[in-house]
Order: sequence, then structure tokens, then C-alpha cells
Amino acid sequence: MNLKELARLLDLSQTTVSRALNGYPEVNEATRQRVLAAVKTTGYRPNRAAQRLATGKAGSIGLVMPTGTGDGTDLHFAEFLSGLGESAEIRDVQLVIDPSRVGNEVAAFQRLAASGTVDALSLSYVRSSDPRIEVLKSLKLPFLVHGRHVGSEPDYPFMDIDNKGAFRDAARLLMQLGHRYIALLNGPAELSFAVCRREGAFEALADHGVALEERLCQHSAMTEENGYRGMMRFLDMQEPPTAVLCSSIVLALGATRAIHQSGLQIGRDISIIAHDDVFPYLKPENFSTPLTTTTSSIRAAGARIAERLIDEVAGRKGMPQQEIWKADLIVRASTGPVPARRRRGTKRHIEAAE
Amino acid sequence: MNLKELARLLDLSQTTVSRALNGYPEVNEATRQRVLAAVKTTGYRPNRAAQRLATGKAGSIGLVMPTGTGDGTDLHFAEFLSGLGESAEIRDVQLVIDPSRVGNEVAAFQRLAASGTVDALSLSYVRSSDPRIEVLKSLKLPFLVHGRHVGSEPDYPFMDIDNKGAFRDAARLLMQLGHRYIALLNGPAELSFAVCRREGAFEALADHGVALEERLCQHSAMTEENGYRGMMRFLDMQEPPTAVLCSSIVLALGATRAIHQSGLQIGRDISIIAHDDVFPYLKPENFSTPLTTTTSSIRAAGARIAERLIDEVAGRKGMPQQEIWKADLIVRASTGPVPARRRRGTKRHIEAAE
DNA sequence: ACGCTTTTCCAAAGCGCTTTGAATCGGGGT
DNA sequence: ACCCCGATTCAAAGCGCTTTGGAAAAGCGT
Repeated sequence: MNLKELARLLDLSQTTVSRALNGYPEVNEATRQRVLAAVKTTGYRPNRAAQRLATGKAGSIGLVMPTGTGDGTDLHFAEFLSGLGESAEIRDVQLVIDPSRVGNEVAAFQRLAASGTVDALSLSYVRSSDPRIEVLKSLKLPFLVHGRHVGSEPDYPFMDIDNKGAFRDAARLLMQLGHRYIALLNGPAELSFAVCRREGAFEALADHGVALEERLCQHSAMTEENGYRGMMRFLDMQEPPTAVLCSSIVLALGATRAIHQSGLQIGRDISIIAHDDVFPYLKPENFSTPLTTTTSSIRAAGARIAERLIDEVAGRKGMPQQEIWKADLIVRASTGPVPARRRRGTKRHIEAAE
Repeated sequence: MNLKELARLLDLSQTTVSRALNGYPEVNEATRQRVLAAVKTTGYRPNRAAQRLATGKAGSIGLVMPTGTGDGTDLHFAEFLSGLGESAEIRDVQLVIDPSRVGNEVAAFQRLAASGTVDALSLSYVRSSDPRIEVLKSLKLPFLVHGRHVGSEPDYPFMDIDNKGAFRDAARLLMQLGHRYIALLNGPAELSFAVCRREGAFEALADHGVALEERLCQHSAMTEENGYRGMMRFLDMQEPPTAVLCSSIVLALGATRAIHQSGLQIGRDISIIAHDDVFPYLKPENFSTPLTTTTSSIRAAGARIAERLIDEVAGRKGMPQQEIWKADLIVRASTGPVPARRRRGTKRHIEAAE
């Protein structure tokens, strides 16, 4: 069933039917109702490909899904995607995802853009200095970056959380509790959020004249296993850290496993703060010791991104170009004062580290 | 840059350029090279919408993503999606995902199918008796069901794992170890895999004349929290189970938390077997007590589904219509013989339960 | 040189929709 | 009765690609 048939059936022209369907004012209300009724009985649906060709609008937003990283689909990506989907569903927009292996993403974006199947693009997993952003700028499509590069002021639309602030606050809390020997289980070093978080922690420590030691920083994919291994490494040190910052609740999961296995008690023997992207199936308050977190829903971010993108395509203006959400620091039981017997040997000031 | 321009540039007809690009034999090799070279320098990409319209082929496969379940995007869905993506990437096919809230999926499928943006459909989260399957059959699009309904023989193409067999084997192992009081932390009762697994467990117990008690079966979304709660409930019983089967590693995660919290030791005081969909970030061998599992990669299933779908669209025939993978039963440390002091009070035979 | 088959290329139709520019139909004003 | 106008409706031209049905060019034997 296509427009032509439907028009013939109604004894109307394609033009009129099309207009009736798309809400144009110059069609008689009675006719419109007749058309709508016919649509209902025939089950007619416009062919999207044809609409695309005719209007140039695709009715969908595209993104590149990293694949074959060996770490599997990131949990974070899935949750983010779900957020996008939420907004998209409301606005009746589809998601086109172009799977691409890491390193090939520039090509994937170009393909996606040139294919004419999407109206807008979303970029995730921003790296510290990311060539893809330039590519996006050169394309004519609206786009929105989830995250931002570090260094100079970004000159493109993005939506990000205040990673630096979050980890600055988190580290500051630990400092206030007397910790001076703090470790960091971070995401991959090339991703910009990881860099920002590290900077945040660094600043907070520096405020107290304390250095963030290199060997106490792990950068890796945010899996349970990496959390475990990293924590184990820390605990095996001659003088283990008294607190640890985790860039993901999944890393924290592994870290807590390592800590438990070592017979230590979280919140008393060692403090831990994790960034929580808010996974409904893995909540920090459900850890055996409820976890202190910096919290910001990655799903909400996805929903917001889709919303903005769709609005922009629809021509609605006046959106802020750049948006930064603050993460909440939620204190639970996994943070506590430095254990007394450790307070002595911890005069590790910046001078000492340099 | 479009075909027409490119053709003019090369002083050829659109026909010839199109054919050169699509590998038709009736074009001179020299001309083809010339065309290819021009494509490279101009960066020409065919407009997919136009291709779609002309060929009727969309170059993408569609699926409906459940949204707004309140449980967030299922981990399992993400990993499955990643598998689809893997195959899709290889064949240069896109994934179109139509987000839809639960209950609305029939409409979403129809929309997707009628929109002409996809060549084939994949259906996930099959329910015990699923109206969507009939809808799919009525559509003209190729489709593949991940899972299958229970009851009568399925008369549609599907790809599934042997859920029943997996849990039969798992339960049988527990029986052999002497367990007679076995609990089940299962997925949502309406999903067919959950039904199959339950049946499998039921059969294995029945073989030994043991009943699967209703109050020892929990059906719920497969989250860590639900695993914890369910396990807690079991442990609070007057006579707690000596073994538990979990339908997901995520449930098992919660269950182990509950067990640890109760001061019990897994593999000694209580046995646990989980189904492992193979999440790279959450491995059963990394649990504090490595977990015995029934294992089958859901990502591999996704990859296989995309592969079959794409092949079918391409007209390749001879694929098996229905495919069932066996899950491996991998024994690790979380299963052990019934604790001695429990062997007595467990004469719970079917007669007793009836 | 001639008919014949192959090879190579082309013009034009068509996919299902939107949209431009024009036609049609009643009324209201005069 | 005539003209003009707003309200409706329509025919036809594209959107950028594939594909059908030829046609021109080239190769071949004789």
C-alpha cells in the first residue's frame, strides 16, 4: 500500500493525501478525517526511504558503536544508548548505529553522514584530542559530542559532566578525612573523561601539597577484572594506599573483591569512592559496604543528547550549545578516616615525589 | 556530489558509473578503474535513501529495543547488540533500532517493517507465547527470532540455546552431589528462556523424585539487587536450600553478596550454578569463589543472527532454518557436595510436595 | 567488404514521497 | 452578471539511484 494507491482509493490526489497526513493547513478538515480513517483501515505507512529522498530528512540519528575492543560492549555505552532510545522513542525517531572497530571510526562517521540515513550524529568516547571532532565539524550534519576534548576551549556543541570537578570533590573529601596516599583506578588513558578525572584528583591533592603518584594510577578498560587486578597490585605494595578512587562502579566491583579477599574492611581499613553512572542493575548502595560515589546518570545524558539533536534537526533554536552537568557526591559507608596506624608513615608531599 | 555529477565529470552515463560501482561485468575494466579513481578523489558516496528506494533493499537490519522497563537496558541486550554489530560491521550493514516501550512492540515492528528502512528483523526477549511472532510471520520481511516460544514446535526461523538442557544438566549435577533442596533465581516468568530453564531444572529433579518447590523459585528481572533479595529470602527460610541455580551471572552476583553477608561459604555451605552469557567485564571465574556455569555467549548468538539475516537478504539459501546451541556446563569451585549436617532433613519427595 | 556476435555504453523509466505552481470552486462585493 | 479572493485540490517535477531495453562500437570469420 503506497501513497498512490491510497490516493486512488480515496479519489484524491497524492498531493492532498500527503498534505493531510503531514498536517498542512490547506486541506479541508473533512477530507483530512477521511484520509486519516483510510490510513487506519488500510494500515498505510509512508515509505521512509522515499520520504528521505524527497525531504532530505531521515528521521533518525546516527551513532557509531565501537566493536571488537576485546572488552565487549561497554556497559556504559549500553546504558547511554538506552537513554538515547528513550528520547528517540518519544519523538518517533530511529537510531541508526554503525558498528565500527576502534580506529576505523572516522570512516564510519563519513559513511554514516554520506549515506543520508541520518539527520544528526552523536559522538561518544571522546579521546583527549580527537580527530573525529574535526571530521564532524566538516560534515554538514548537526552533531553533539558526549564529552569534550581536553585542553583548549571546545568550539563545538557538547554535553558533558564535570568530570574534573567530580573527582576534585571526591579527592577533597578523602583529604579531609586525612588520607594522603590515594590511588586511582581510572578508565583508558586516551579517553578524555579519564584525563579530566585524573586532573581533578590531582588538583585536590595538590591543594594539600600532596602528589598523585604515577604508580598509584591505573588506566585500563573499566571491567571488573581490571578493577580487581589493579586493586590487588595496590594492596601488594609495601605501603598500600589508604583510599582509592574508581572511575566506574564496575571497577569498584573488582576493587571491592580484591579488598575483601585481602581481609580488609572497606570504610575502615581503606576508603573507596567510585563514579556511578547509575546502572539500574548495579547500585552502589547495594555493595556489601555501600559505596560513596560521584553520581551522574549516563542514561539521562543520552536522553538529553537525543532530545537536543532532534530539536536541532526540527529547527528549534535557542538551545545552549554546550552543557555541563555537575555530578553529585553522595557519601555512603565506604569512606572513613585514615586508619590510625597508617597516619605516621605518610608524609608524602610534592617535594618528596619530585 | 551525486551520481549525475560524477557521471558528467567522467563523461559517462549514470548507468555506466552505477554499474562500475556495483561490480557489473558489462563495463570495461579500464572504465571501471577510472570510475573508482574518481570516486576516491571526489569522495562520492551513494545516497542510501535513493538506493533503498531504487532497489528496495535497505542495507540494514532492524530490531526493537525495549525501553522504559525500569530495569534499564538489559546487560544481555547490550551484549547481544554488540554481537549483531560485529557481523553487521563486517558486511557493511547498519543496525536500525527502534526504541519502544514494552507492550508497544508490535506497533514498533510494524512501523519498522513498513518504513522500508530495514531488510530484515530480529526479535528478542521472546515470551512464552508471543503475539509478535505472528506479526513477523505476516510481514514480508525475513526475520529471525532469538529464542522461541514454548509449547508447540516453532514453525519459524529461530536461533536459540538449549536452555532446558542447560538447566537440566546443571540441576542433575547438583543432584549427583547430593543436593535435594534446590532453589532457582530465574528471569521474568513471561520470558520463554526462563520457562525452559525452569522446566529443565524441574525434569532433573523429577528424575530423582524430587519436586521443585514453588517458594524456592523466584522470577524477576535479572539484576544484582533482585539476586540479592531473592537469595536473602531463601536464606531466611527455616530450611534454606543447599544449592541455587541462577539464570544470569548478574543475579549470581547479588546472590553471592547475600551468601557472603550471611557468613556462608560458597561451594561448601551452599552450591551455586549460574547461566553465563559471557560478559567480558564480569567473568564467573573471577568471583571470589569461581562460579560453576552453563555457558553460552550471547554475543556470539547476536553475531550469528546478523550473519544469517544478512545472508538471507542477500539471497543465499541453504541455511538451517532453526538452530539450537548447546550450553557448556563448566564446573568451577562454587559447586560441592551437600553439607553433611544438612543431609538428614531433606527427604522432600514429589509425594510430599503434592 | 559483409553479416554476425560480443563488448561497451547509454537514454529513460521508475522507486514512493514532497512540493511547486496552477487550476477549480463557491461566495461576496459591486 | 462579472470580477476577485480564499479555500481546496490537483498535475507534474523532482529527490538520487538502479535497471530495462536498446544502440553503437568492436571483433570475427569468410
